[in-house]
Amino acid sequence: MKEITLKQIAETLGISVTTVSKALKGYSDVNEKTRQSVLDLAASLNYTPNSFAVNLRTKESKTIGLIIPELVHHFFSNVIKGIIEEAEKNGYLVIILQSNESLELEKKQIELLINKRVDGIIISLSNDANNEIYLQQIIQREIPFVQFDKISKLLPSSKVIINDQKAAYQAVKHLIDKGCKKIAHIRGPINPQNAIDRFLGYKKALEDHNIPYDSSLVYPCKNVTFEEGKQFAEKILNDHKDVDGIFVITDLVAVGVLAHFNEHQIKVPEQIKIIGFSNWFMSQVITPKLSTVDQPSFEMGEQAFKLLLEEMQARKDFLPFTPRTIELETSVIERESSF
Amino acid sequence: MKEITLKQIAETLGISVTTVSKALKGYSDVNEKTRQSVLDLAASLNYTPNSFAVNLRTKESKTIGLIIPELVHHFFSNVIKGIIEEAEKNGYLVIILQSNESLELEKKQIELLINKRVDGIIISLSNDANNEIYLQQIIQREIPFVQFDKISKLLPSSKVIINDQKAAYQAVKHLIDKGCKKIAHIRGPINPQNAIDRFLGYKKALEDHNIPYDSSLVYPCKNVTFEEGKQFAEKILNDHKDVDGIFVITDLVAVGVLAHFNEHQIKVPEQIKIIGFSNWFMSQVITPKLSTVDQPSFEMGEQAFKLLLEEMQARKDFLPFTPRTIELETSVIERESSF
DNA sequence: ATAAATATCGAAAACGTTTTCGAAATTACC
DNA sequence: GGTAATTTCGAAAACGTTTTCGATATTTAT
Repeated sequence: MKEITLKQIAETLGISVTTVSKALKGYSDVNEKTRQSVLDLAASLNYTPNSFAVNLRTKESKTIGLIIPELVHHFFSNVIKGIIEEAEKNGYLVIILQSNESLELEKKQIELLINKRVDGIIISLSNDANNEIYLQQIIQREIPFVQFDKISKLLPSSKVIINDQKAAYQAVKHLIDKGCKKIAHIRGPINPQNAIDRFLGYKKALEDHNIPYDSSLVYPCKNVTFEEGKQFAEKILNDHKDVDGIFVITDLVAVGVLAHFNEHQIKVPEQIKIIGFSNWFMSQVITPKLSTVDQPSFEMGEQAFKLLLEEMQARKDFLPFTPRTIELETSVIERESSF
Repeated sequence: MKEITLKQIAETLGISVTTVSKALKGYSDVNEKTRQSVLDLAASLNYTPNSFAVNLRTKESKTIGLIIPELVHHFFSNVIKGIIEEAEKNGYLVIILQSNESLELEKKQIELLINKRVDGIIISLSNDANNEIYLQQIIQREIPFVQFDKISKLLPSSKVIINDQKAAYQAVKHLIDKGCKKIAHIRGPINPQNAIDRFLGYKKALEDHNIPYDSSLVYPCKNVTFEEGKQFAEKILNDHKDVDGIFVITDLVAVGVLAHFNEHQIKVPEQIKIIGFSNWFMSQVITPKLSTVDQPSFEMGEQAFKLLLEEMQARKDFLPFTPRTIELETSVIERESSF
């Protein structure tokens, strides 16, 4: 059960390791006959190059690292799927780590990946991360690097994002078009850029349609959970009897809101209309079906890898590389919760 | 921006590479003073060993491979989370691949992982896989190997499973206890062991409670989707007017059944009671809330890695290793759909 | 004092591959 | 026939680490 090496093939064939290597890699300076014999023997022995040695020699591992805040999450698992598939097509494997929204872990994991010498890193930041030094380090070390979804604008890297502000604007405009006059917003945590942008889109939509902005109508999530949705639903009902629309940071929370309203016989959409964000699968199976903003998650993953690949290629060829940002389109999906 | 190596440290300190390496690895045959100076310099230079070289030298990569049929899946993403966290605790990283239920891909991916020389492989098989030769190859090559959930019983490896037959039995018994007399079963595809076992559990529960088994009440899924649930719901209503209970292979499909019933004013649970399997998150947020069988997915991931670690350790120490099978407990969760 | 034990170091081999460069052998050309 | 061009090969270095083993130098025991 010994591993097959170039040396063994060379010895049985009575030629040098160099020639064996060249034959396998299709170099032109090896006789057709010897090449055939090498190829045949290699195939019959089921030879595969020792990737540890190849890595050391070529200084690349054909492996990339991916850090996300949470794995069990409809949006993120779709992005992951996009990244993995695109990576596999191009001969790369993907190591996945999840930060659990912890800055500390995120930092450790980046160092882990750097020490593993992955060829590139794709990341969606945890809520509190921004322009941290351990992130800058990735760029200083010239490791190909792409951010997606939850990004730090300050960090000069390639990015794949949606226009959160515009998407939120459209969602709120949709509620306004449906007749809502007093719209609450359950927003994400204070820090992440996309929570901020969605909030700004909400505000702008109100202003553009002559609805006064009222900060007491904005409820910030801490953990962005189903339970928080239920709690805020109750709170909104207590605070403002006349709210007739809610724009929620993400579907998971919106489903919590719906659950509370269902339990307390609040009619959706008659009494209050609701729109979520991200188009989670469950949104189309609950009652009433949840209106939402569709976000191309799988495609986001594909694009993220493609950008990373561009940068990895450029680095290998010692070409200059300028980070690019790709902005993907979103669309409002109207369902029962905002009829 | 050059990489720091042992050689550089050795040269600046005027000592040999050997001593530097020993100092960093805590060998006893290096003077306390020299050790300190090495440690200091290494720290100030931010030295990290080149993992490519370490891999080559130690013949291990501290990386494992994981192959699953589908990433965007509540059960699987929880298992993955369990595996990744447990692996990280023990200094291992995880490469994830998804087979998309394709035998062809699964085969390719296993070869990919073997060529990458991962230290071990964890797999949940695609539906059609069984005792394929490329799976046996893993064992022949003595690569530590654990199967979970969708396993091949014939393959002599460690396994983490639930007792699908028993769990299904309990689910169906629950429906019987609630008064169901004619229970249909939407089962999984023909091949995978757990679909077979759940079917057998269904059959046995009927027999033990003097309900005649009727094969026309069993509907096999092809792709195990939401849409199939809707289609089978319609079919069941057409075929058997008096069905009063349905045991569904998994929650996703059961939610499809519920959706169809909701649209056609079939009262659940009054007219027909439903129980699913796996306790997907969405089951507790739909109307009516879906009864189901809880399956400890995160724990399954943890245990799978622990088993793999056992085997990896044993191999490293040239100890004999006998595969183990861990069976985790399940429990029926009663919700509105079977009141 | 000498012999024996211990402490400290480094040369060298090894892991398996890739690539450069020059040598040898063959062919082509005039 | 001799020279030049082309084919075909392999020695050797390199990637960076780990570990064995022997060589000094130092200390302890007698």
